[in-house]
Amino acid sequence: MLRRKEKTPFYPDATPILQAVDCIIFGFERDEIKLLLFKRKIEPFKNEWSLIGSFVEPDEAVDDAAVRVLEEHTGLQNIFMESLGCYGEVDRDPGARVISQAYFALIRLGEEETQTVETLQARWFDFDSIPPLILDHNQMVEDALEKVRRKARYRPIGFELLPEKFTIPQLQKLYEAIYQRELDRRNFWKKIQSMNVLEKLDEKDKSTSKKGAYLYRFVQHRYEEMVEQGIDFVL
Amino acid sequence: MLRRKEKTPFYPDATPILQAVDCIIFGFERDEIKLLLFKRKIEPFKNEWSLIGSFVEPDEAVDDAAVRVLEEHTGLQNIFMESLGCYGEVDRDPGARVISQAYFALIRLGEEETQTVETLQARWFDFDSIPPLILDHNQMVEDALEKVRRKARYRPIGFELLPEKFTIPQLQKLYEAIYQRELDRRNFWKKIQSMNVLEKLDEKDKSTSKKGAYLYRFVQHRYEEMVEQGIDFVL
DNA sequence: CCAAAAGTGTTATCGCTACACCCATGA
DNA sequence: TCATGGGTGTAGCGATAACACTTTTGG
Repeated sequence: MLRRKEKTPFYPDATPILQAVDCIIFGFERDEIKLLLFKRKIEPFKNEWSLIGSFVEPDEAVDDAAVRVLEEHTGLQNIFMESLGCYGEVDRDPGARVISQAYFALIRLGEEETQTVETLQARWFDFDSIPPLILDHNQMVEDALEKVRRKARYRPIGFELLPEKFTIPQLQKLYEAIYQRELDRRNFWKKIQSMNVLEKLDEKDKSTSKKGAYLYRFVQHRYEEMVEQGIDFVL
Repeated sequence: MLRRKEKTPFYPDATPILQAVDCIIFGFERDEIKLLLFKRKIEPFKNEWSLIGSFVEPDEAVDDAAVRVLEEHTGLQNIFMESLGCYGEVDRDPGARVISQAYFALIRLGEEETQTVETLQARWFDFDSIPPLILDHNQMVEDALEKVRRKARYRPIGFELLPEKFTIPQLQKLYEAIYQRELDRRNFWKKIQSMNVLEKLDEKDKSTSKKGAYLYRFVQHRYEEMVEQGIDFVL
């Protein structure tokens, strides 16, 4: 393992650069996709709105740094997270030359999470009221949202934003929020049923209608079987 | 501008890390997609097969480093290049802790390029004969190929691999190489014609048949008009 | 004149879209 | 009983896939 400031015989002419990770955190609540932002704790730009981030430690993989950052700031583990891309302009951070690797995470919002996370210096924002962020973080958010929109159509990442048990109308609301347009109830139903990736439960959710809607669960292995059969997931 | 080893008042506790870029270079020749590899010039692993790469300079954007690397090794400019992703495991390079940002590039292969590039320590490889590469470079190549395959279907990146003037059968051969399956001549024809992104020239290429095939040119602005009209590019 | 690749049209099928109707139930 | 959201079926249309025929020309 390499230690800080230890010299190695190789690459003597190369200059090390500060490496950061930043994490774009999406949630879904009351038919809206939300973004979790934090008040920055260090200078420069202390107390301004920002994504969460951290520098990559010398003995830590970049992916691991992203996971660590998310856990440190939200207490959440086993969250869906994926690389978004590298932000490497020379002057992007006036504090120093910093290269940032951006990640986006999708969080299931229950009542607890909403509370917990907002305890200190953090807040969920609707997309039409995102404040100016530090550095190139607004750009990162825009890029992340576009990536989620494109990806949700062909990969079952939407389920990461819903609680484990959800109703079909809830799922539809989510996709309507992602695509920013209304979908036809019946066609959506047929589509999702035809893929056979949901398990119907015996419970009903009566919070939004008198009749009540059946709860479902996403079944990962059914999705994998579907892919193996060469059937495409498209929603 | 920041200089090497210059101290800044911010982020005193963070440890800088070496940042590299590596470039996966694809070409297309005689109905095959090829990969350009180089003999590594520095230790460790000197003289083994490798992607081209370089460390990112402190006053250089990461994207710019990728462009520089490509030009330094091939002499080519204005090449299609896109970010692939970050490779950031701690022990990926035994020479030092190095984080690499991978890029893939698509090159038009004419006779000149084939010659020029092969002058020193470089060679085009078919995919069934790629040698073991240093570090995680085999993984990068695999990831890049998958990304190109997925992307080619919805974006007109295939044209980057063809000479400026090409025939429809040539284009089809390219897509067959990308997708690894045969396509129907007539359906391919209809599809590409219906999108109206090609300009038919008065010349014919007689190298592959007695009858000869008309040459075409990809017209960028027609593609953009198509996108504006909400029509999808799909091949 | 024939082999071999280029160029074009026609039909069947599948998936998506649009739309209409019944169900369950709390107020 | 009625208003509201849940659950299901069907007909039309457009895109794709499968497939057959004509054209050109060097040998």
